[in-house]
Amino acid sequence: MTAASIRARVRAEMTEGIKAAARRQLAADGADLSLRAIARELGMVSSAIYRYFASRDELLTALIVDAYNALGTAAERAEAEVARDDLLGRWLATCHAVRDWALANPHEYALIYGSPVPGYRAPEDTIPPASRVPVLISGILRDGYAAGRLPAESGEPLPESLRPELTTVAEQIGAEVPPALMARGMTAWLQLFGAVSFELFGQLNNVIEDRAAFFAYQMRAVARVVGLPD
Amino acid sequence: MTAASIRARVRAEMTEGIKAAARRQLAADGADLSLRAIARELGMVSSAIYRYFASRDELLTALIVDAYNALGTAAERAEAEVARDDLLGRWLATCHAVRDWALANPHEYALIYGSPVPGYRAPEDTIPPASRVPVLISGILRDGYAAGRLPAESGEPLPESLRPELTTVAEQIGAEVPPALMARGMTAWLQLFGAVSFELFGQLNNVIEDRAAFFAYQMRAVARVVGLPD
DNA sequence: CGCATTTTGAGAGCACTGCTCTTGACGTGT
DNA sequence: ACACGTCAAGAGCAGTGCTCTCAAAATGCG
Repeated sequence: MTAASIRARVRAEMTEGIKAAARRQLAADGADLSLRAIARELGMVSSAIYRYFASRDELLTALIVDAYNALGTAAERAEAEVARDDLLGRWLATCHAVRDWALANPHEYALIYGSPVPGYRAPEDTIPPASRVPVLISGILRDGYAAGRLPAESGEPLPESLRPELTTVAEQIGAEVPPALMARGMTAWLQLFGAVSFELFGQLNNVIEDRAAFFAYQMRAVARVVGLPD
Repeated sequence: MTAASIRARVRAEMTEGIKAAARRQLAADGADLSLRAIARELGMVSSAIYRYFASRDELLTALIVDAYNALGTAAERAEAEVARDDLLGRWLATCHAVRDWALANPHEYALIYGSPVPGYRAPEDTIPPASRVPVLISGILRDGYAAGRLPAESGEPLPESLRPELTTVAEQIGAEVPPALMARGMTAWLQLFGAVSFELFGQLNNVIEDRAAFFAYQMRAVARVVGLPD
């Protein structure tokens, strides 16, 4: 019993050590992490890593899941600190938490929101961690709608063809949000990650210098589109 | 004279051939293009490529510039076909041209709007090609504002601190657009590329199936925020 | 305890990569 | 006719992901 659990614990620690080294190398050198370099840093031989991860892709998947979870945790923490009835505050807290985490961990952000790595295909188990931020946003919408402070329909009318689909999305995410409101929520979602990605991937270079102010403005603007009350 | 120009022409053709092979391989296999594979496809040896491109990065830069230009051309063509006073039509034509080009050339799109490649740093000469779509959007705003059909201020008020910066952006791009309108134009710009990137990078998998309808809705919605008249 | 089984790390090796350098051939200008 | 500049080829270096084999260590069981 103890013996088995000891071995299991050592194995878990080793796995975590490999991921930590990979993250370090990711933060330092950039995106294309090398198994051999990780092994070197850990003082072992490259083939030994294959005892813990079947392939480079599997390591990458583990890092991706971790990154989604780290981002999700950061966002949830920040959002939870705001008074429940301050809908705009909850949205802005989420936005800034996402941006702050992305700026602090640019390469991990690129891993999850950048272009997919060549041969790589995301497995199913990345879906729940990936949907933590969307779930958070949906929660704000749900609370606002339940309190009668967010209109179901507003702005651009949602085409009929999209209604069933967005109803399904709301159901999957477990939030009772009408489809047209859900669609505006996705507008906000796109705007949030579009803004962060553009800033991080250099598209704002030589264009906008005061990124923080620009980001805050954009997130307030989209909050207005969603209908979040001040 | 003729001799020199002949040699120059042959050289230009060879350069173009290498880029074409690189694009082919990019479209087929994915992002991490290999110089040796390109050379193999062209029936030459890898070292010969270095007569035309000093490094892999230089080839990459050439491909990036080409991609920006191809996207810019596609967008400009589509936008030019719409009547000048149909501002919404011009915006939507631009959006759909960008999306269509991205869907037809996903790997080239990833090259320019995805996460930047590890060691790579974009040189100055990518800036003009990269700003062709923004220039196009600004042109729509300029025409609308000049005709009195687009309000300078609308929606979320632009903070004073951002005004000088956005005035500079409008100046650089050579379009007489007031800063607050320019800021809304950037909202649209973010939304456009955010939507295309999310679709292409798989963030909409298992979420939205009717991507075309969703995209059209989002672009109409942001057009409303900008203030484009129907 | 002692033996069998499983787990682990090391090392060699394969096919591949970007890149450099040297060598030899070819076309051109004086 | 000779010299020069351009070009492609080949060998080679250091690096990569990954597979395989082998020995050592840790573990489970009678």
